[in-house]
Amino acid sequence: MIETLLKLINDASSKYAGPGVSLPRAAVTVPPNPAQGDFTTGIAFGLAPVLKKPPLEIAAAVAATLRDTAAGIVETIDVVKPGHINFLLRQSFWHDTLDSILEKGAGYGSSDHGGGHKVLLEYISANPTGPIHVGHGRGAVIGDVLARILASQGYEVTREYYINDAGNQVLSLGYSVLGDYYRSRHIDTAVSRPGEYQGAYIHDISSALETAMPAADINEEHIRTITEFAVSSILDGIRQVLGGFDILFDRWFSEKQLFGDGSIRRAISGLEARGAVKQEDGATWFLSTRYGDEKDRVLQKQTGELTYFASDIAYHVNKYERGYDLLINIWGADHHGYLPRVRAAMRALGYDPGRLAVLFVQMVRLTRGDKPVAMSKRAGEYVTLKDLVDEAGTDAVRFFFLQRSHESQLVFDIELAKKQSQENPVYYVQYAHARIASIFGFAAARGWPVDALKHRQDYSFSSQEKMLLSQCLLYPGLIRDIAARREPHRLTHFLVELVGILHKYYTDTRVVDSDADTEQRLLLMKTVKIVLKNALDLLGIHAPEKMEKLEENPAR
RNA sequence: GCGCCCGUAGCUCAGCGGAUAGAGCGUCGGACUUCGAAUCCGCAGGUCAUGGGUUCAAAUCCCAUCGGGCGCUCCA
Repeated sequence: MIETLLKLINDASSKYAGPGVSLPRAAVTVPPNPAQGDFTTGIAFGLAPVLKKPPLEIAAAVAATLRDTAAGIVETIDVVKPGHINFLLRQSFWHDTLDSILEKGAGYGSSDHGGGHKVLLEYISANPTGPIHVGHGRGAVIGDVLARILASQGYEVTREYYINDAGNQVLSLGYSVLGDYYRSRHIDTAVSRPGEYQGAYIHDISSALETAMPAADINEEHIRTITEFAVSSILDGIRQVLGGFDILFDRWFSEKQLFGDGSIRRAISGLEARGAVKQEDGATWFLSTRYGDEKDRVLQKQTGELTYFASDIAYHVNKYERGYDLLINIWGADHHGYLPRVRAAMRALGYDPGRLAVLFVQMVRLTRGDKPVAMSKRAGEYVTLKDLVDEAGTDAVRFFFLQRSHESQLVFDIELAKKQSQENPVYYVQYAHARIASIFGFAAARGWPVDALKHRQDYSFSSQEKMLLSQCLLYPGLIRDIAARREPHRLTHFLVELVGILHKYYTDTRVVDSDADTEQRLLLMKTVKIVLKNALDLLGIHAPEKMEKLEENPAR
């Protein structure tokens, strides 16, 4: 639909520019004031620097062509002030869009632009040393929604969680559990190293320890087994919380596997083969400065231990070798300094670093009212994702995280999230969906079943109705753009805008009335409902047929 | 000191070259005998951190400065 208009604009401008001139891509938007038209394009502004002519002159010429070529779609074309070209579209155009959306239904907004390209999306990957907290939750939601959006655009998406189950952190977890076990049973036995982790979850694991292994084996000699037990019970918890949050993975990739199958050794010798490795101070270094990093990095320590970096190189090699067209990592912003060395390693090994994209998700700061919430993982005093979801509900938490750009820090006031649960923007959007459902119920009782509505082409859409349709019309392009630019937060803003128009329309216009146009208004509601549902699905947020009171529906 | 991100309404944040800068929350005031008022309408609130520059056009791009967060481990 909109493509037709875009193509006409492109053709008209290339005709004006002449052959061989590279054109800016045409785009249309809704003008700020409905009186200015249904759509507007700024193509003349893009052409101006290329052709070295004033935008107004270009706009006039392009518009003149369009008045001819686009006559079938366009009612009037205006050229305004600095160089905007505004369109008022024919009623037939709006009827076509309505038909087209109704016909596509749940598929409206999907496309095959991804062309089946394989994308590996790795996100969260929180260390299995404790429950995941709200910061991970933010990355989880962004990753999940991006995965859904990419899949809707015809990409073949694999979702992956990388488990750091091999290093010192995890061993420290084991010691923490063992220490707690001794302490809670008043067993006075020295342990060679203190664990760093505290909190109720440590105690829960140590309590469960006896059911998992004989008491006689619970000692430092079996620290590996204890650690494995701790890791797997934490992972179970993480899986459960994420599952309840509707976040699922295709694969959980174990770091330990890379040690076991020799991948790390292979990665290091690969670097050696390219002369990118040196021995110094008893350690093995990757000469990453040669590949754009600011300093060289250790692969194997003096102690003989491999660094996390070494296994991460192997992990990324593994990803490349699995044949993905694009690797997307979602990392916490505190890891941004880490990217240059990973890129350097990939470059050194001959992999295209351009295929690796990293989204850095900025931090979430928690407050309760004005008071900041102290977050200390080691002390075990932090708000988990589970706590937050239990308090605010999955829909609200997802929506909240997706209202902000991933590269902006965000303050999450827990008090507010609880207190305003009724006014939370997510309910604003969901209410619109429920409201349309409710209208349908009412209409059906009056003899207008939604499935038997007949579209009448001579109906004349009002200005507000065209605004609803134009929002709906822009939806597929938006999704494609979000996929390309990886900005999932734009979808919530789109919904708020669409729903704002709808609510206003509802108060201004009686949908189910005695006049003959009731059926046409109901069809319009049906198309809006389709778009709402499709968008909410991509966000992983419920599209309710009926709003329920929060009190009756606690802890979703 | 170096690097990344951010500085927009009282608060939390969208907008990131183009038409009078927006939303939610918060203040205040209106609108339910009719499709759900979890809604709508109105008022108030801005030197878009500051100073330069590029451009026909800058909140948006470039440079500098100031302020905030996060990194700069043979930690993960």
